Amino acid sequence: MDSNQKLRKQVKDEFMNYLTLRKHRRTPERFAILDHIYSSTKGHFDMDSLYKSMIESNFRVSRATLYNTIDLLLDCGLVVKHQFGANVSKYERKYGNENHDHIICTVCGTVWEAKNEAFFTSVQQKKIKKFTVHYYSMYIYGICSKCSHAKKMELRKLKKADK
Amino acid sequence: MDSNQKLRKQVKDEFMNYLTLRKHRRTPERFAILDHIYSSTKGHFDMDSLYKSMIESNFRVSRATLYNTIDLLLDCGLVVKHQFGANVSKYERKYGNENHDHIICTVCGTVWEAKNEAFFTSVQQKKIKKFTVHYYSMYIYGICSKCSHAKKMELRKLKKADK
DNA sequence: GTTACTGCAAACGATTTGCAAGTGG
DNA sequence: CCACTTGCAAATCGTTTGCAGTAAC
Repeated sequence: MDSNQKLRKQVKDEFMNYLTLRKHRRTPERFAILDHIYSSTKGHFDMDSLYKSMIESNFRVSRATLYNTIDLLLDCGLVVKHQFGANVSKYERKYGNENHDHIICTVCGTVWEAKNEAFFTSVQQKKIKKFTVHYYSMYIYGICSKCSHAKKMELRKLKKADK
Repeated sequence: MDSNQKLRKQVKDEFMNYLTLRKHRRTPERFAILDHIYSSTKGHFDMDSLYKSMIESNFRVSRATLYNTIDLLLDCGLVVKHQFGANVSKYERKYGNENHDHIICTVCGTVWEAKNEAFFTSVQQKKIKKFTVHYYSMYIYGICSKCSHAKKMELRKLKKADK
């Protein structure tokens, strides 16, 4: 079994646990979408290309279901979302990609990816191979104490209901 | 003259130069919008609140003009844009604010600001005062060589036309 | 005078929603 | 079976656009 197959199984199991714990249904669509993301995407992808790609592989889904499922995948941390502009959302699998920075041209909107640390240090020098840096922003995603607490309570209730 | 008045004059001059050089018209709306941003906003703001705030100060502008002008301000670097979600664009004046990171709760969407370096180091430890970090992304904005070259050509043409 | 800019209202497009039909538990 | 999901089409909402009137130069 190659490493990608192993990863696909791992994330499937994780999604399974997540759905079971939260009492969400384990529908074929949900697993197909996750598997499609982990087997046929490498870097960034958007909803439209994911939709077309799944249709092309002869898996019928609606866009509504895609959006619904992506929300679950974001919530359980298997997929990460990037917002590059008002109408430019890109997604990315969380595992199996190296962590990277995003270099964005504010004129044409092109996004490049660069290895974290290497770029971060050279940014300080304000100029890296033909790209003129104007500013940079760090976005740190996670869960605040309020939501973390609410989640914990919710989960406790669910587990209790199991007896 | 206090430091904010000084800053307002500085950015006005810079905008003036930018508009003149590019042969864009120096309309009262454009200067009013810039001045409003530099005098009545501190941290993040969005277009809707900017619009309402300007109307409240008895300055009539249309949303179309606001968007048009913000594009110019972004282009000349006097304003910076943050995209926190598909429908959450926030803007911020470039000068007169300390540089900061953005801490975003993926559940409720709240955004906190934190001083750059202090947070960056504590992020590595994966947990900062009651906020659980899941991942972080660095976005580096600037101009790629292609657009930079195109801009330079454009500018050269404009200057030449002046004789 | 020309031409770019403004304001208005209508258009846009990615995402969300309401509802009927389908299906997991 | 019942409630959750799905698929479809219509609705949403921030942003953009077309057009007629206005003002910068």
